[in-house]
Amino acid sequence: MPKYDPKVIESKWRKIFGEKKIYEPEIDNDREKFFTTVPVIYPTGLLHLGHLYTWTRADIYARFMRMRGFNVLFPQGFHMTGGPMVGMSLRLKNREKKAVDMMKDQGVSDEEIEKFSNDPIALGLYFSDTYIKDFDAAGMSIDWRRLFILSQTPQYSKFVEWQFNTLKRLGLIVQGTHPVIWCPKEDTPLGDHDRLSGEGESPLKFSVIKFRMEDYILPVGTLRPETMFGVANLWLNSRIAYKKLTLDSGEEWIVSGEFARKIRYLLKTVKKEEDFDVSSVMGKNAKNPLNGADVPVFDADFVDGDAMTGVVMSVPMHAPVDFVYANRSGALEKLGGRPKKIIDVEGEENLVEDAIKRFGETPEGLDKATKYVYKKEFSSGILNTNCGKFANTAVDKAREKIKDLLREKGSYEDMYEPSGAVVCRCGANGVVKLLENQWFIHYSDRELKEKMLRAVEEMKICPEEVRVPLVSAINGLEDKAAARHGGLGTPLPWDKNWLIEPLSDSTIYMAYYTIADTANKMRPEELDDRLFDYVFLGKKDSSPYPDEAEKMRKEFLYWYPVDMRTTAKELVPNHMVFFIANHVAIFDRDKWPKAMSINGWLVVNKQKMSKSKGNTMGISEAVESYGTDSVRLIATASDGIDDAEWDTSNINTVYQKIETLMDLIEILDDFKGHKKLIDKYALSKAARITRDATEDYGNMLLRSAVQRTFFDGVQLLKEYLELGGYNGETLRELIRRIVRLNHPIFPFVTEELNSAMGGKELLEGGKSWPEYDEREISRLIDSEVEVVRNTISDIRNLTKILKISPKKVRIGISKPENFDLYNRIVEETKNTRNANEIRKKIRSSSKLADKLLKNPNRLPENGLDHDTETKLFEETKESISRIFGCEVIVESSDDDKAIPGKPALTIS
RNA sequence: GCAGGGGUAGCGAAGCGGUCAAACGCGUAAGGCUUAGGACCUUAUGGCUCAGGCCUUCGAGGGUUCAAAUCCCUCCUCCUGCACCA
Repeated sequence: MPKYDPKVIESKWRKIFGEKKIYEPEIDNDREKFFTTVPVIYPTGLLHLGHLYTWTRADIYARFMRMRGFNVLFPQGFHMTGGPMVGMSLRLKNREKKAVDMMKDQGVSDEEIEKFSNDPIALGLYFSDTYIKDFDAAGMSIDWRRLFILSQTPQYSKFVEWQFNTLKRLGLIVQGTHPVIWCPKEDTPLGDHDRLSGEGESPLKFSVIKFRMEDYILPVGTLRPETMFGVANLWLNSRIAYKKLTLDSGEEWIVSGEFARKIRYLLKTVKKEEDFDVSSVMGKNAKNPLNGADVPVFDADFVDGDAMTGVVMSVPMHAPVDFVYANRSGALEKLGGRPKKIIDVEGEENLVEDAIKRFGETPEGLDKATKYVYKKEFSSGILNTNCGKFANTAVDKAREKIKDLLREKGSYEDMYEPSGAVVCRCGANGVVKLLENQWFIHYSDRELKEKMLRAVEEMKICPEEVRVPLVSAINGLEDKAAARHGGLGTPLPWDKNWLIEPLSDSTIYMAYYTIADTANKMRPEELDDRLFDYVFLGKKDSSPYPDEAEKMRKEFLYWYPVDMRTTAKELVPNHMVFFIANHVAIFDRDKWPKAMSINGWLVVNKQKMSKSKGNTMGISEAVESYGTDSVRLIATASDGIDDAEWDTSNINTVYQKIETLMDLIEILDDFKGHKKLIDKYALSKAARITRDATEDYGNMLLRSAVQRTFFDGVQLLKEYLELGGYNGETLRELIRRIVRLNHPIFPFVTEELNSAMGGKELLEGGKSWPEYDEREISRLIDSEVEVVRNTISDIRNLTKILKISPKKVRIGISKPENFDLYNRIVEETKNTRNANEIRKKIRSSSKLADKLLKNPNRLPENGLDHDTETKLFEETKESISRIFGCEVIVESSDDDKAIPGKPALTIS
């Protein structure tokens, strides 16, 4: 019968915590508040351990702060905005086998599946119910009174309307066109989840430059407008079909058949389309719109009708493909030799030719060469004197200037194509469509970005390494389309045809938590902009407000801002950025978020835990097998944003150590020894653990924290006993520390241990975090105990080598004057580690000095003490004698082998 | 393409200028305990030694320093993110 039975202990304390309503905090002006959140979650399937990782981390922090006396608020809501639930529902409706199986695997009945296939909300509500149970089972200290569901709780929808009206008032809502990957067959945006292939591809902007020839236009597609001065000729491919398009501007464009199809999605109206035979233009001249030069059109089979417009300009001196093809096809001869170079790169005379030599003329080699040349020229190229007024302009600058000039002349347009092939689930090839009249949040606003950067600067970020990607995400932030037509969501208040999109309605909802308990009980129509303006911004006019207004205002002022937001790393470049942006846009500076904590994923055999991979474990299953406290160990699986391996093998160790603690607590009263040096050591170590662990918890370094508090902590107990510690008071203090320091991670069993030790107050009740006194920490005693440990290990080695079982061990402590010398040398290493310099300083030529100075790098940072060392060995000699089963004599020694910190050993 | 982060023992993972052959965990081996297995406890686990010692290592190659896994440069190599999608 095991001593430690998690089930019994956990249900006991769960009940007590619930009765005390510890997780349902109210305003308390005598206590400092701490408000922590984790993002809302989509209930489209059962929760698994992978999810729990983030929440447990947040919960541990919440409990840590509670123990330190803070009034902690930890709410949780759900998200039903957007496509995921509608998508799942649709897949069930279509009886997609994978979707149906997934539901059945999760214990959903046929009847319910039928219901879900017509009602996505029912699906969401079904799973969100299981989430609440699972979060509770996993010991989350969540205040469920404040629960709400994004885009479903009508009161919350009023809040989102207020958010958008406020953004609009602030000038942060703009309207414009926006490119998206589009399915031409289904006439809908083609999100990553809807793609058969081409996940991650996005619209790529390219330049169209109009070369004129007779009455029509040859629209060249290019990514490098800066090479316009070096155009030798144009390439068309007589093997593919071309069309002549008459646009509503009256222009006639010659483009590939493929592009003729795609251009219609790019806001171009095609009035007339006819076949066009490009052989009629081969050899004729077109006009370079930048410098008016005549450039001939040549035939080239490498031109791909599917890439850009199907009209390509040839820049042989700056594009490997052009160079090779111009040579092979004899185009160079027709042109009368090599064209001029127009971009210089320092130290590169023949960049293109060298690149071709280096990578070869195979298609793959040319591809590499092209990338190489583009990169070189873009990063360090400068336009030369062949470029008229653009001479001496760096390529990146010249590119924009040339675009502007061409645009002025009416010879330039931006166009888009997918950055790679995209295929829709329906089988159609994706194109880029420009959406008109789309509503954007104006995240690219300069002032807004500056405020965001300021907010991030002041923000505590755990781990600190996330700051760099966060700042770069902010710098690269563009306007974000904030509304869409499909899925679930709150209608845009001023244009009800659009629904507010998920990432946009989930940016400041944490403010709503502060008032949720009150607001959720009100009628939605009471929650108008005027009320919210008062509650959140303090803007008040003289007309009457609902009775709840004052209460809500107080709640918001007390709880806000968010003190800690915990989430997984994939949300950093999107949600976290928008979260910050909307806060700094809408709220006063003292309401900006204070800290964020980012973690990786929980992985199994290096694979992310996910339902589709089938490598998940359900919460109730895990809790059933291991107990809540042990399952919570997942939160300590990794520090930083690296992925964390779910490893159950140390759960056994945890059980074992907990039982050790239980055993010791039972017999605490039997320890009646005096306090000795080893007591001083144990307390020093415990103080150090307390100090370091407090810092670890504060920085969300939970792996390190559990290492110190639990594994090192229990190890310390064993060490204390092994080295002859026998004082009940010390032991009690050590256990008291260990129990408290571990409570955030193991809230139930530590509460049990605390009460077993006679603790009357709940650890969970607050102000239970252990203090420590810096003066308790003694480096000297730590070092001297290490000397004892090393000596024991040396004795062991020696007996092994000598192959004897010792009868007598003499431990010869070095003489006091040697300690003086030793300490002087150690002191000197603070200035230098140069052996000769130290020798000069200490002016000693003793053998000991020689030995120590042989490698000054190996000297420790702090000194030793003769009396302490002697006394410690005297005190521990009984323990040593017990280990080796022999007599142990501690004496002073003249032997050269006796060095401070390394006594001479004589074994017989 | 742009941006960011890595490469340390059989594995996971600390260390981020000096007490470092490298914490801790897993794995492996031996011993103890046990009717047996498991669990647990002890010890060992880079190489060579065997009176407490020596040598070699932290992706590769250079450099800075009295001192580098740690700082700088080059190269190789592996991840991750890039927007309307949560």
